[in-house]
Amino acid sequence: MVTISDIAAALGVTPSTVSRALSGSPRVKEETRIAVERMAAEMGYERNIVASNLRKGRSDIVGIIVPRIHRNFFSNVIGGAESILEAAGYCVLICQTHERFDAEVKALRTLRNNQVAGVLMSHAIGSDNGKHIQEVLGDRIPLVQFDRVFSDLPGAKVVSNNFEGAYAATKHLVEQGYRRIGTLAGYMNSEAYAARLEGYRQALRDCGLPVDESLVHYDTIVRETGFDAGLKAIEAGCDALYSAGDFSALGAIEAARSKGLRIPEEFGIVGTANEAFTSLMTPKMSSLALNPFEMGRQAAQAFLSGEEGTVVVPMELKVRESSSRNEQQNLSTYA
Amino acid sequence: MVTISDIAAALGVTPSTVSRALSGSPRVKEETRIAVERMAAEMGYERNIVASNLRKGRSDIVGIIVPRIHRNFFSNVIGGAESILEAAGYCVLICQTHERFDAEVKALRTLRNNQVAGVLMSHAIGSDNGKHIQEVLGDRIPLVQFDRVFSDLPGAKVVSNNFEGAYAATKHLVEQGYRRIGTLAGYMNSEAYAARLEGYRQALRDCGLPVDESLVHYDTIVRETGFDAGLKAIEAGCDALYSAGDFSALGAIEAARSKGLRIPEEFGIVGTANEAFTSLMTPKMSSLALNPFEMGRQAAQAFLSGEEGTVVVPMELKVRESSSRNEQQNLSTYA
DNA sequence: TTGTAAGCGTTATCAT
DNA sequence: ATGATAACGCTTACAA
Repeated sequence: MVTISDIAAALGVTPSTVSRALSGSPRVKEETRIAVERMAAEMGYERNIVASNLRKGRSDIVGIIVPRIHRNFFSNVIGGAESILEAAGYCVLICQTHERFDAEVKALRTLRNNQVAGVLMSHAIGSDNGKHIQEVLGDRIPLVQFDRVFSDLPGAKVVSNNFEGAYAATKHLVEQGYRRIGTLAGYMNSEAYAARLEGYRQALRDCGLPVDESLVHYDTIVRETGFDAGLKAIEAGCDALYSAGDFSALGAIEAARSKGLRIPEEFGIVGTANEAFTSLMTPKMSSLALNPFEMGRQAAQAFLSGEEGTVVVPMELKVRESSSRNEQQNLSTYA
Repeated sequence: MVTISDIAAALGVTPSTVSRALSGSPRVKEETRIAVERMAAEMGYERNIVASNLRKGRSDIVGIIVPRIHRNFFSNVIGGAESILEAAGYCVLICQTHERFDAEVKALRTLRNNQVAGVLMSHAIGSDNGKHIQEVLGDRIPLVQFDRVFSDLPGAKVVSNNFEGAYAATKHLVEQGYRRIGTLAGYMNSEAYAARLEGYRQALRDCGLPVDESLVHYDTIVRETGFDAGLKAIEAGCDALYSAGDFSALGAIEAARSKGLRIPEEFGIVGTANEAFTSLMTPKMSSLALNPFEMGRQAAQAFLSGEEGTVVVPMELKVRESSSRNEQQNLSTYA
């Protein structure tokens, strides 16, 4: 492996000069810089990042921690963040927590011990406050939270307008004529889900419908639990559900089918996240779309700029067949 | 930040002893080890991995390079590899190439410059030989290729039995009574696709059907191009397609629909990869499933063991509605 | 069993 | 504009 000392020796200068030339310091003669660069290329030099990091006390790695990379939402956030960070000369270390608290702590330690320049993260469902995050990261490593955030932690945050989104989704169901609307609310230790639940409630109130707490189903974020909650909702007389997740909404659709209910005529559903399958299944599922790529971009930008505010990225309701009793709205094929 | 020297000072020993104690060397008295460990915990010591890596000339990071993390296949490979590597004390650095050659080279350099302990990768469609891989990695960094492999590169490989899988898929179409079967073959610079094409051809031959090269559509791996190729296939009189990818198969289904063909009665389709949407859409799409989690495990294990052979992970044909003219086979709901 | 000392490759602080 | 020197925190011969 060729080092700056090798280049220095070959050129009859010192390592310091080579280092300066290579890192674009202004304190080096133009002609020396050119000579160094040529020699470096010729000898096939590549900077030893590990050594550089040790000396500088930080690396060019930005860590991203997500519950699961295969979720459309998270892989798109990563894509958005990558697009910004790569252009800024960083590389990205991705960790999955699989929604487990211990895996999250381990990921944080790994990143910290690798001296990452910063951490972008969306916490696991299993963790209900951010103490461990602050403890591991300290105040040397900048943190940007996205989607699932602990608002009492310092640092930048990127969130969706969950309240408004869920409000719009619920109101849409009311406008389609559904009258007993339940919700698959998700985990209340995540502020995103709590905000969606509030949006759901407020929409019902504003539409003059009663808010029946027995129609709120917590912890129903995956397909299987969505199925069970769907059954219960149907027994309780629901004619529609707003689900804070798409997979749980899918489960609920399967529950409605198993009870012989026609969708959307007898049972309406709106999910959340706009997973790819929602527009491919039959009936096409309505979903409250997040804007993950943009959230990733914003998170990366917040890291780069060091600004600590909260960025709100708007959601968009995709109305499809599962909630459209109204003929006209069934026409779009791809939406 | 507390270092081994701080611990050493606090205990009245030297840094070497602390280092040895902490890294589990046998050359240290049991009682010293205990004292060191207690003091380390008390002072909140965490090993500086960067310094350790510099000294040792390698890191505990294993790089994984994939075309796109959001593809079900790749995210599951990553999951499988992670499950093994994490248990062995490694952490995982994930890079996406977005199928671009230049991004692949950049990812390789990034990993090499970060002194990763090894690289697991599936090359981008855009690269048609492995020269750049070998050039960047040299022979110091072990390479394990999976799924898309260059067989002339040294190192371990993990592949599917693509020939046999495509053979089974094609034969299945013949058995369902389809007689003019085309294929969306994919990119021939990937050996995986080339093997699938051969399996398709051999199945036709073995079934006594002609192999018509005009029914082979290359470079048709995404939804849009699958749609176009589907149209062409239909015009050429095809009554079925074996597609080397699921997204292109989806496009072909949309093409058949746009021509008013009923599926599977008038047009049959089998895709490849068993993406999540295949079992959620209508009609449910038959697909030749890969076994990505197992491939990831095998790739990680190959890295750990250092064995350089080729591991073959079997594929499994999931017969669903899109290729079942046969009533009985339509019954399964989830499969 | 422990201490000594050198060095991994880079960069920052001096001085020249 | 360049050189000398030290240091980042850790590991590992070698010596004791």
